[in-house]
Amino acid sequence: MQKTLLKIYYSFYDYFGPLNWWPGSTPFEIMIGAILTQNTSWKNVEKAISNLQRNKLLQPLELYMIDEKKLACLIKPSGYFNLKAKRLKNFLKYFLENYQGSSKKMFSGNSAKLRNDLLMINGIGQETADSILLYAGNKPFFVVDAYTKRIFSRHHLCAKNDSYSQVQEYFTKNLPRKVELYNEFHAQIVMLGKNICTKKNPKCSICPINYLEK
DNA sequence: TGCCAGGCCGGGT
DNA sequence: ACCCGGCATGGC
Repeated sequence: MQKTLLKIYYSFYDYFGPLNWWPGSTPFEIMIGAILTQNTSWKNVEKAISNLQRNKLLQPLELYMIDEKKLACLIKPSGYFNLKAKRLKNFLKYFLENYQGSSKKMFSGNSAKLRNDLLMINGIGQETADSILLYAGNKPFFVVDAYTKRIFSRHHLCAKNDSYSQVQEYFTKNLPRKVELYNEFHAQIVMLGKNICTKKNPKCSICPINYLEK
């Protein structure tokens, strides 16, 4: 038996069970969350999102119209609040001007072009773009993050200094191109990275990968 | 207490 | 093409 990527996935899934990501209901909320969670724990993002929710601002136009300073204040718990207020505005402008704030419209066109467009927005990089595409749009783009690199480089399945595209390619070339799989696999990686293969636990001893036979 | 968290940008080499 | 400093709160 080989440690194929799919078997690694199953070992995570067996360990944690289904995670049903993204932790957010509407596509719009997911996209906002994807920006807010940049280098920030999800706990803090939840506070920011519930502030927006409470003020009935989880709608494109309403969120775009609010004063940037007030927005920064509302999202304060998620950290980098000045930066992220600006980034949210940048995205909302694009979203309103091109799709009238309709995620259905946004995801109905060519996904590769959409990814390029998203990357043109100041404040949206590869991980955020792929998170939006995968979790808000159900498009098959594998999300790579710090956890992914940490876990897989520890097992010598990628290198620490590999680029985003290199790691992403490793996954897409070794997995069936299925949205449900990409979705669940990344969620499993985050769960593992948060709770088991942490920075403080470099041995990663109970990582399920260790229990797969060579 | 200090370190870390589901990045990204801009400026410098 | 990399490399680095800056951005900032809350949890453990």
